Amino acid sequence: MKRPTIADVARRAGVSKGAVSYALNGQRGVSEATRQRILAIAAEIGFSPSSAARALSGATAKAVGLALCRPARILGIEPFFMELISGVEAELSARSYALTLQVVADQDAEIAVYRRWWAERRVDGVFVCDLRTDDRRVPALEELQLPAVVIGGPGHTGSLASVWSDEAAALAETVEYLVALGHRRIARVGGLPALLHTEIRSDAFTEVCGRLGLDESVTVWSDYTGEEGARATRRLLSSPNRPTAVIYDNDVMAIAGLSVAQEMGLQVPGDLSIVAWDDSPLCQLVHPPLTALGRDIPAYGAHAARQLLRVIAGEPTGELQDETAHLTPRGSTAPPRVR
Amino acid sequence: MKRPTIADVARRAGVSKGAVSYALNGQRGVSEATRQRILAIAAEIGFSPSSAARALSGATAKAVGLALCRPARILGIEPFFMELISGVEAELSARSYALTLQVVADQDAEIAVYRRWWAERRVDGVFVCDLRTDDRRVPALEELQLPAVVIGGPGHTGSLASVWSDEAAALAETVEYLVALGHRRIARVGGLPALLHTEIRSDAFTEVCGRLGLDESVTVWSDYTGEEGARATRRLLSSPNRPTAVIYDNDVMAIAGLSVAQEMGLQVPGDLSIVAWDDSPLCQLVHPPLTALGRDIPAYGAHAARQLLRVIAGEPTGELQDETAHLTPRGSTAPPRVR
DNA sequence: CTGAAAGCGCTTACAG
DNA sequence: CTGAAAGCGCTTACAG
Repeated sequence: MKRPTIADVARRAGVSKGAVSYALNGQRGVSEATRQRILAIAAEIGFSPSSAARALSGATAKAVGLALCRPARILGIEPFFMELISGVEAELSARSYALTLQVVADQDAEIAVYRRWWAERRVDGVFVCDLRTDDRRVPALEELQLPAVVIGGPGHTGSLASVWSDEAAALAETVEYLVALGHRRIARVGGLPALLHTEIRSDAFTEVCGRLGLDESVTVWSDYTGEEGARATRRLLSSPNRPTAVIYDNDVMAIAGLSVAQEMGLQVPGDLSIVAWDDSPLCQLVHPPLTALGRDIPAYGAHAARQLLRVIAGEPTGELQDETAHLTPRGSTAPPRVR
Repeated sequence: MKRPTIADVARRAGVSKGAVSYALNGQRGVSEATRQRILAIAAEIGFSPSSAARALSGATAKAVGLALCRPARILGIEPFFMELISGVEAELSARSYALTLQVVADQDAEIAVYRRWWAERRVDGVFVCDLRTDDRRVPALEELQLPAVVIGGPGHTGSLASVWSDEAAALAETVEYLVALGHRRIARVGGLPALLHTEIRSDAFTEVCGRLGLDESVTVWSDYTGEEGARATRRLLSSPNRPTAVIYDNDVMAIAGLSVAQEMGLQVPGDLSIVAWDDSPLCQLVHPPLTALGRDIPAYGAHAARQLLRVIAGEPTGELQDETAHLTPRGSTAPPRVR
């Protein structure tokens, strides 16, 4: 099957190729009647302009890129990324933008991918995930002047646009809720410490525990996997003064923690309350269902996409604050049983 | 920052643009010494050929497409797709191919995306997931002559290449294992019945149950979500002659089923044995850990990618059989307790 | 409102 | 082995 070109449409419509181009791109230069006739013919013969030709003649590539820097086993198990991607995608495809995905091994590889995408003119802009406190990707993108939106923050984004959510506030709300239930010994199983949002949560945890006088609070580090979450939980629950409540930095670790508690003969929530950070459907699959901090991740992705298209269009942008995660109490939290 | 072009490299190297092109593409027409010099200069000034210009001059787009037709909540919760994508991606990026992702609402939208990608010359080929028994995408792709690899089968793939795994054999192995443990009343919670692989599993289940004389076996349908898996489980466990073992078509439903059993006061595996089809890390997070049917999904994706690149290169291909899922017994299966 | 033409940055026969 | 040139299919000033 031969692909139709703009010349085919022009011939059928009895106009020049330029006129077809104007009609398709909504530019002035053709009468409304002609425009409608051209659009009808294009639809009829199944014409879409070659993305290559369009990109080459100075227009945009109509594609944006997302590089993911996590190993397969973690990417797969966390619903976060797939939900984010589906939100990003919904917004992009509504504007006829394609999403190019690449999995990378580390920050250097990711920067190399950005350079290549830029040199190849393959994408008009990129999303940056998993922001670190001292992130080399930010200056690299600034240097390339490749439009970008950082998914994360606040701060540490240089001159790049960003979308972020107030994790410090969400964490404080959670701790205050647990304290209101009567908990005093609260532990937190944190994610990868090199990530900015982990640091933000840690600082907030320290701050709120200090403010409320919870001097037995403790944070242990993990890597978001179930195995590490289970190990961290075993360590916490084996200590002489074990916590009565644990906050986990993702849902997978929380589920692993629940399992460990049950295996050690502890009642949840009687002996131990559990809060999961990401509220995915997984949290409602287990028994008891997990109290969780959640927000609309597909919407977050859609907002990031809208922000990126704005940057690409040269419109003024900045840091966009998204909704703060809210706590949904379920069966895994209760007042601590007196011992 | 100005993007370097092939002319910049040619000028620096003191050769023609043609020579640079030959050198970069590994074609004959330049001496080895010149080729090395050209490659060094290209690397030095950060030159990568414009993907648009390359695609326009008849070469390939160096991109392939994957359209996903599942709602966000299901995409997110199933590790399968993200693992598949990461395997696909690993193979593609090793050959400098980009992956274009699009989420679509239904089969018609998916076919429209294929037509557009084809007309735009945006991709050199596509992956087809979630094959149906009477799939309209197959004839549509044949008509477009767009290179494609179906991830699924066997059969129903028309003239398209495919990769598949023997699900019937895996199911039979599972049922035989449960029977060997002493189970006679075995139920199955199936996925969406419109999908070919669900039908293959169902036919195999009927066949093996007939062969082994399990006349109380039953299949109920679900949609892969935890809620539906839980509902199906409640129905099964409330029946007078409840099954002593249940096979779930995915891990999420199996976990939901485990939770329902526990909530109904049944011991797993004493009162009920549970087998999950996809063996993701989730299966090991719960208590007891789930006996599961698993295989290497990233490798499956990598094989599909290799197959697609082969089709694009015009090499002979066909149906490629991948490894059969194998059963990993864990704590959720045991001989049925005598009642 | 329309047509003719240059140009985007490559690839690839073609002639030397 | 190398150079000059056509051509891929668009977009966009420019002249009418």
